[in-house]
Amino acid sequence: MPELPEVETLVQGLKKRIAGEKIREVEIRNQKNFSTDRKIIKKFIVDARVIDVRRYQKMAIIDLSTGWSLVIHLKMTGQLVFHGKGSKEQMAGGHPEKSYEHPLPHKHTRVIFSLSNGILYFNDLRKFGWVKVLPRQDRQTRSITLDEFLNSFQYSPDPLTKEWKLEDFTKNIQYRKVTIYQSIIDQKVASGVGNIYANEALFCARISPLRKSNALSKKEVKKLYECIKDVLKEGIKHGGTTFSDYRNVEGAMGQMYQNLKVYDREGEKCFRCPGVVKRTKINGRSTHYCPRCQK
DNA sequence: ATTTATGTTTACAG
DNA sequence: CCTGTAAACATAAA
Repeated sequence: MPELPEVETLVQGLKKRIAGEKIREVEIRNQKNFSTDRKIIKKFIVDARVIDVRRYQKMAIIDLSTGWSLVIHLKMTGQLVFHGKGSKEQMAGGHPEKSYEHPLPHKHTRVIFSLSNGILYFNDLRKFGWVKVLPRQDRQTRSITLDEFLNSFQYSPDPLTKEWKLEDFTKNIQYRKVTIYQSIIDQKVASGVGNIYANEALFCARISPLRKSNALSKKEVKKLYECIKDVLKEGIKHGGTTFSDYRNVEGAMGQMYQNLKVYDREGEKCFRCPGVVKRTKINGRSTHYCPRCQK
């Protein structure tokens, strides 16, 4: 699923379109994806205005005028599609599942938000994704606050913020006995990084994903730290590896996919050396690297 | 405490 | 038919 850059791209596009707009209706088609009590939704979501759309790690947050927020995690196969009224303003982000080409709603549509200027569809083939509703301040409800919720995951700070420090990253890397690949896809180490950007960051740092985490030198850890930030920023710059905005099928893909250096390039020539990109499995997960220049 | 194996769920390719 | 695979994690058990 969408990793940090994909969610960031999605959030930027969505903000442009729905900031200031009002939510008129919420239709839940699958309880598993959105299990909040209807009373809460009616009280704090329906008729609320969108103040801001932002990202935290891989989560999208929609702040509302009621003081409550929607938090959305797309997990592996979630996607958000916005159709503006008159269908001239369309955008989508998340999993590049083919069915986005079909008319909406369709069988993978799990939640429908009707807004004053269009409709926002939450589609999710595998139903791993979720939508939550939380107050930004404690409003004497039994609910925990948004910040408490976000902190409850105990993930590392967002790698694109100042709070994500080299010192903490180094500590995390140097005591783990798993491979460096496993270390950096662990959300406690580098939140927002998933399989694609982990592969890309290791290529950038010229480190093999098979190396033991605790065997990296200080210098390598620093290089990797910088590379993680760089590949995430690069991903955002190119609009992610999935579609961001679209009007037709051709324009659907984000530009980052063509920009990937190792991910999904098994058997192809390395961009940096005469080597060939290899695919292997680490703990059941597909990992790509160049054995010649990643040591 | 970390690490591993498994579960969540659907669709597609071979 | 079956097997393997997929962009993410949570959780229980070791």
